[in-house]
Amino acid sequence: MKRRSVDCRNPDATRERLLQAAFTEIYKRGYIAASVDRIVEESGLTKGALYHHFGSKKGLARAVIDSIISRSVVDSFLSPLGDPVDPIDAIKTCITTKIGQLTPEMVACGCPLNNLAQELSASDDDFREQIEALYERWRMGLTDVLARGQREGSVRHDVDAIEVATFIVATLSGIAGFAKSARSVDVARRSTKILLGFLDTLRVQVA
Amino acid sequence: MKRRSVDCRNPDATRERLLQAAFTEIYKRGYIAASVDRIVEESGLTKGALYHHFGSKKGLARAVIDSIISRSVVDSFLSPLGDPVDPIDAIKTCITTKIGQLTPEMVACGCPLNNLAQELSASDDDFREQIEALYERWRMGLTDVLARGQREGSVRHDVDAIEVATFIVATLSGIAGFAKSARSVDVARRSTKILLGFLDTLRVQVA
Amino acid sequence: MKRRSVDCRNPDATRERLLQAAFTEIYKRGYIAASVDRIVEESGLTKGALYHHFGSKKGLARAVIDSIISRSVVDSFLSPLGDPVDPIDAIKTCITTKIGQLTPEMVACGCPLNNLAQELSASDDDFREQIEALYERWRMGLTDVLARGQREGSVRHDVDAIEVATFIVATLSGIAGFAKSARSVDVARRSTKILLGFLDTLRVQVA
Amino acid sequence: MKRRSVDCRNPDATRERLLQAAFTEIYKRGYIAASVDRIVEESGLTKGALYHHFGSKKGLARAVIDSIISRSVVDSFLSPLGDPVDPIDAIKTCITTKIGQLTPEMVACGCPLNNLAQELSASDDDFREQIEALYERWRMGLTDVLARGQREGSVRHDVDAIEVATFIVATLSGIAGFAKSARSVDVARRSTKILLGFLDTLRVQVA
DNA sequence: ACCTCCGGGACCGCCCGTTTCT
DNA sequence: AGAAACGGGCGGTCCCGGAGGT
Repeated sequence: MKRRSVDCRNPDATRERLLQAAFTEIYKRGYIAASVDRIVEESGLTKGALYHHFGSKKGLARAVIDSIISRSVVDSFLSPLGDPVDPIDAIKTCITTKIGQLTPEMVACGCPLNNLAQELSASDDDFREQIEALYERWRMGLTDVLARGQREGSVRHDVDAIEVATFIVATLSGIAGFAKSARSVDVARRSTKILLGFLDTLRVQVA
Repeated sequence: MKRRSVDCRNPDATRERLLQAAFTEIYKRGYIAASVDRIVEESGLTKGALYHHFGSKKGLARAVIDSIISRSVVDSFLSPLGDPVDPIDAIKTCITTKIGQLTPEMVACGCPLNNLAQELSASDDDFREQIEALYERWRMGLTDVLARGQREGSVRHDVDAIEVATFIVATLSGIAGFAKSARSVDVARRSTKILLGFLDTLRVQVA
Repeated sequence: MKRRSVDCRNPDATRERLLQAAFTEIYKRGYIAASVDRIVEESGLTKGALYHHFGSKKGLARAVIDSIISRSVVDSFLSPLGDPVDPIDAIKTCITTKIGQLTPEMVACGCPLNNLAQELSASDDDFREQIEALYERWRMGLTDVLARGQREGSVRHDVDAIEVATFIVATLSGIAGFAKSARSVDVARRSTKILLGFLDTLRVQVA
Repeated sequence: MKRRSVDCRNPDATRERLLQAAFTEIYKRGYIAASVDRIVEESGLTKGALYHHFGSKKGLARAVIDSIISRSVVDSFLSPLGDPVDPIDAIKTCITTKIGQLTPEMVACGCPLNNLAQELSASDDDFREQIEALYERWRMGLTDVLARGQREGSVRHDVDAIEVATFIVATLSGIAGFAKSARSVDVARRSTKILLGFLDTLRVQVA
């Protein structure tokens, strides 16, 4: 009969195509406004396949968070922190790298994780806990590297690493959201500059 | 025949009740998930009244932003800045006052303005411009008071007032959003503490 | 625009048309297999009207039971019992009248009340209680008339009126169901003959 | 790879497990509401197995009737009639035995055969004929034993054995259905008592 | 013999907005 | 100004069956 998949009988590829189409649709329209009909159409598959792999729209979205979005957070903000460079520099590099990659389209769509967090945290506890867990990983990554800086003597000891890590994540999310409303890359860059300046105040002052 | 309003033929009261019901519904569920049927039910009125006054769901939501949400921003973050006290202190007072009033329920629901901004900015330009205009007023209020501080000599001249104002608004929004995901008043308070500390670094150092 | 109803803006007629179309569809296919799409199509109306008047498929079906089916039970088996004739004769007349009206189509479709009772009683308590209440009215009607016969001396005192009434209703339902399976009017008539004979054994023997 | 059956490659056991799971699901929900997905899940097997053995949902249900339900009718109502005791007593014993075994759960779910008969007879001729054939066996079993009673002189000759047999089956089905709606074992017992009394009137009166 | 994967369709719910009428 | 009836349509869920593979 009809075979719409490139090569049928390839569950992993099917899953991945659904995930990608779902990510795009959800990113563009938000979770609630996203349509599974559009997702399956975009993916070139059918509702049967979607239901088989993910069980529901919610299951699909959760899988998107767990795979695509999670991976993006790790790649951009956690993996780079492993390098044995100066902690403050490492954090600043993560941020400037990300800011440097911003396109107007990306700014207009905002941060995928923050979008879902704001849309769903208040009304769905399953989503909230999943998102919170991802934020927690991010926060802990920053906390660890700041604590390392304190042990190594490059970061002031009178700051609470956890509080600062939380502040960084919150501020980055806020900047992403604010720049989305303003539809302005420039706003993002200039706000980030302030954040980077703040990060420098965390360093131990060398006489 | 039936009269469901306490006092019929009172356009202003009708408008107000619809606005309040709409604000609550939208605050709880977000704009897209909000149902006009539930709004009219909650308000005790009917769709006829709603569409007579606001024309559409979108018109209703825009009126909510223009009246209820706008008023709340002005009352909490703009009016207090008019007092002729030290600018940094004035800003800090706004923030600590707001933080002090936070209940767990409010934290769990987030900032109404930020919620709508994140949900709608990417997909609807009318909403985005309206929300951006409100953010702009907020930002300008902060910019003005910071500039006054610079003229009066209490705020450092090597900072860009607009950039800092933007940063403050973005960070406050980010903290509200992050605390919502974490469902934690404590997270909000501790992140805010960092922000307040940052504000102190803007002061001109005396001796 | 389009006006599909004969005369629009007539809520009672709209309700009635939906009820009739729903009764027919449910009678032919059963509740679960009945399609609301077919019902609205058959009625010439739309889902909006259906949802407005009945709220759900279940609400529609319950309204069908409460109005159409209930009325049919009352008209065929309760109202005639009010006549001040001999109770046993009255009951027998009800039954023979109904049997006489049977067409092959009616036999093939069964008793609307019994159909719903068998399909839904086990899985939905709301339906079950509603159906049971209707059966109870029927049963009580028979019980009352038998008790009157006992007071008047035409019915034996050594029978329990309630038990016999229950037996009659159960047997009539059973005959309707069995004739439906057999698709045979003759089976219905011959089984009914036995029931009528049984009813005669309830009379007080006149020397 | 995965083998979900305890012992794979055992066609008969596979068949039997599917039949049992299907019987349970259909008994609980009715044929149309029964889900083949749930059946395969309950059975611990997969759709591949189901469609291999039965070809379709309908084929599965027909197999359920032919094996499980059919067996239950034969065991409860036909086999016991073979004993060379008094025919009326034999029939009464069948009935009282069955009634004695009734649990509230069984009453609430009704008679499996009657359930399917009422649900499907009107809309599917294949099912109807299959069910009718089973009823016919039951009816013939009763007819035969009544006729034997007439030959042996214990049953009155002025009754039509077939008509009475039909009446008995119809009444038993009706009682089962009625008790299901009423969710009452007591209703079943008391109605049955009337039926048993009626059976006694079929005996030849001994001076 | 059995299983995963997937197709395509139909289901009911509910949506927002308009029309008609009081 | 407001109340109620109603129009179309799209939403996600879930269904049964079959094709390809082990």
